[in-house]
Amino acid sequence: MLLFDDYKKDILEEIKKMYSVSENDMDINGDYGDFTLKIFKFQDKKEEVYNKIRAALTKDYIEKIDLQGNYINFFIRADKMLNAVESSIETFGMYPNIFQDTSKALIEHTSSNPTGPIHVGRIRNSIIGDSIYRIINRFGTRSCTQYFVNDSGKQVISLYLGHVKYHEEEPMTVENLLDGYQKIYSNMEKDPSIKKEIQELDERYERGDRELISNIQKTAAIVLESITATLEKLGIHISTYVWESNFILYGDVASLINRLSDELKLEGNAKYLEIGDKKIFVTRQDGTSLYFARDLVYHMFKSENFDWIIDVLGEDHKDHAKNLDYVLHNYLDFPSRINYLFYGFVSLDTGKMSTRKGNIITVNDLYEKTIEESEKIIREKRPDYSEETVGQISRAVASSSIRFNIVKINANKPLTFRWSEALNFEGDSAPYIMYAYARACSVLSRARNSTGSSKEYNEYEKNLIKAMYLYPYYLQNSVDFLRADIMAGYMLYLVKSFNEFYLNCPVIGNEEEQKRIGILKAFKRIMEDSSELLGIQLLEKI
RNA sequence: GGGCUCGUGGCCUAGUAUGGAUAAGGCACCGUCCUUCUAAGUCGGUGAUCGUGGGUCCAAAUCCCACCGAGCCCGCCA
Repeated sequence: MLLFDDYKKDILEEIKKMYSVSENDMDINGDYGDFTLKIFKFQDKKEEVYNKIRAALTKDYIEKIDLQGNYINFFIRADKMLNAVESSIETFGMYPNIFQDTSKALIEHTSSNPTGPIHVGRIRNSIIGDSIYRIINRFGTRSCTQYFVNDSGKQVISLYLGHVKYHEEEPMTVENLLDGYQKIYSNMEKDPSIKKEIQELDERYERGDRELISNIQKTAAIVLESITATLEKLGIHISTYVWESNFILYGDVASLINRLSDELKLEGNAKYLEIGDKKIFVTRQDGTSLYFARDLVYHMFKSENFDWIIDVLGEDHKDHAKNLDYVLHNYLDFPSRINYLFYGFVSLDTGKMSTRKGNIITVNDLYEKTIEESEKIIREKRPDYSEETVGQISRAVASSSIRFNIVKINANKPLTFRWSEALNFEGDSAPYIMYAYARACSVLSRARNSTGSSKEYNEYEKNLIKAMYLYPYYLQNSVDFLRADIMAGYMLYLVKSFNEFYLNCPVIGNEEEQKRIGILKAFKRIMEDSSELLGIQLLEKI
């Protein structure tokens, strides 16, 4: 829960004593006032409403109240807003402060099959998941992230078999494994024996063949390690990993299927649940379990330790999640709150991506190319920077840019990856944000000990103060709707306010220096706070 | 065929949950501003029948219906 001087709520409380209003009747981002109340639906005449409200609201933080058409605009004193921000930062080290929630949240994200390098489609999952994790943590709900490692089923078996068949004498590198995996799928049509081999291995696997399981785990682990290394480049660290095979090995899948036995129907020997008019199979004819069953087990496992479960899933999982949710709540007394966060697919302007077909842009490639582009620009713009500084900035720019370009788009929109946009460091981009921070730091580093404490704020100062003050409202919205893109939009708004301030309000040597230094200090802190939520790495020099 | 999602200037996006003030940003293009703190910036300009057609309403990008277009799902794959 966020703690701050919530003027909006305070004003609404006063109005509620006279009229029936809800949160939604008041906006925070109107062009006409700081807070805007819509009075279309009010019974009384608008002049009467206006007079009544104006008479009742004697708050010291209100500068003025205007009636314009069917809106009442509230103007808040800049010094009060700045003070709300500054005093919170001074006392608690942050604005807004938080009340730590007792419940715990678990965000499952990525969970890519470890059958190849992570590409620009899959990374949308990781970036959204990691940002939501950071946002929820900042909100005051202790949370961690988890990767469900698919080390059972036909895909990883194919990965293993690909190595045995095509690269047995060679070392188990990611490249060899991926090549073998792709060969399995391309040769399968010509050679039906491959399918049979996979099925035999699957049966051995499900019977608990320890050696086979261990070999497949080793194979998956190599690919998983490379995925993890890629994620770390983007500042994405996953707290825990859960291996799917363990649920089979230790009998959890079997006991869950047993628990569901009253609901299960048979088609031959295959078991299924009937949901609506659909059959959801949990075991195959040969008795081996299916992903749906293992995912049920996994969710029950998650609920043992967490009160709030969030799954970040591709939109192709919508039906799966719907069915899963149904079974969890109707047959298994699922105890936790659960949210499914879906995201649309990422395509290339040349078409769809497929790991099996090999037409992907890997995140490693994207990262390297973004670093190169960034280095080129820095050498051009800042010829005096050392190679070490250039490298350091470029890594921060690459990681931040990749994240920001993906997180700023609403998750349920489809996304087309374009190099021209990925490598553009102007406009709505991470460098735009990083640059503003560096400018603020540069001014602050030149600050002298100055005096004078004006309480008058011009429009640029006030706009920046207001943008900072409003941070908790955007943070709250991000949490309520589990939307990291709201935070991205907020940062662009905050930075735009700063740039206008910077251009129009000289600081060093100005008679307003002390006051403006105060504004900049608060800005610096809010920037650090909000950037952290999206994994944007701020640097004092860029 | 059935279900879900998306459709906003040449291109990308915000606004849709909760209908309400001139539809807000960015890219590209044209022009402005560095002897004040980082021009990866600022300001101004060109450019939108908000997919199409109906409906509800004092009021529709937003709600309802139909249609068109794109994506995803409709496995004893995950």
